[in-house]
Amino acid sequence: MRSLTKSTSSSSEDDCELRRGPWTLEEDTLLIHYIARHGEGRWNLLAQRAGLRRTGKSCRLRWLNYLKPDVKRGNLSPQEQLLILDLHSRWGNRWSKIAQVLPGRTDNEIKNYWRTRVQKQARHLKIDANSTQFQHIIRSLWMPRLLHKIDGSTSTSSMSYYNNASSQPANYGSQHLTFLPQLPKLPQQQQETPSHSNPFDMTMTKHAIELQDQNADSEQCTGPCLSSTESLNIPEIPRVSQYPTSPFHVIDNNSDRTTFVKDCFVESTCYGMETINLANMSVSGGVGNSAGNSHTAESGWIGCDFGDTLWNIDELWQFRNLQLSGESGSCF
DNA sequence: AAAAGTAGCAACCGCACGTAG
DNA sequence: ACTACGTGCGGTTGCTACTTT
Repeated sequence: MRSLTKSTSSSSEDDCELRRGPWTLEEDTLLIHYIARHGEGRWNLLAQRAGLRRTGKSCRLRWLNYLKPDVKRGNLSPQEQLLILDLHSRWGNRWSKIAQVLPGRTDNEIKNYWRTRVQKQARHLKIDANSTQFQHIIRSLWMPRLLHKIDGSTSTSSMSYYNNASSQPANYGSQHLTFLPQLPKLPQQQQETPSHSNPFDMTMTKHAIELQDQNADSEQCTGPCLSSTESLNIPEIPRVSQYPTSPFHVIDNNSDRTTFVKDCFVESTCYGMETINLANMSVSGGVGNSAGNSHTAESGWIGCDFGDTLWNIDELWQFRNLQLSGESGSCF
């Protein structure tokens, strides 16, 4: 364990000695108490005055990522995961920027999530996590599944995510999720002209989310298929896709260029309206398997770590190969 | 039960940027 | 305009816990 950079015996050297490695309870207490009295800022000065033999950078990092009272611990909710996936496709590795949208989550945590969970899937598929192919998989498979989970929690547990997490009141009366923060205003060039009042509305309309009851009946489609035909207005969640270059956009409902994509698509309309049609998912055999299945990766299922759901690696491979073989036409 | 492998995460590092002097 | 300093960011490392063999 690298707890100290060096050990010295003289007091004068002790003064200059900087600790590294894991923080002790005593150091945490010192930092918390100092900031409680004097506030943040001037971290190098803060480190000295607080009696911490740490660099200012180290103190800042410890405070922001761990000690700050509003730092939220625990697994990322489906809503948060959805936001991360979406915002990453929009902003790239701008972790701090993404973290601003997720209250209580740090850029480090989001970065770790991306590297350990998302990139893991890309490695399994042997494709670049930043490739359009993988983005397409995320948008066509992963995000709909997260939406399904969100939708499921809406109908079953009344979207109680933040209620549970922070006791903040949530307004579910109109199916609006009030627990997510307002997205920061984008720079002018990034803002697109909304066709709806709220540019970040992600509305799945009753007719658009054509989830068949057959899906509910289908044992094979307990995964990504939305289970409800209710509208779900999520004002503060950014739309799943609004990028001109996103492959998400070019998947055409009426196109049969790719059989798989056709059966599992998310169609993005101009602005403010995200139309998600998972109607035929069960036809394609179900993108995911039921939570009850617990196959290993060797037997064809990858644990996809957003809860208790799994991906079917065979179909991911099919999806990937279709793209690589060009069957998806100009989609990519 | 032990060794090996893997995943998750806290912490560090180097660089870039902003600002005061 | 230049320099030094403080801060923020993204990438990387290394430790620990857990899982698999």
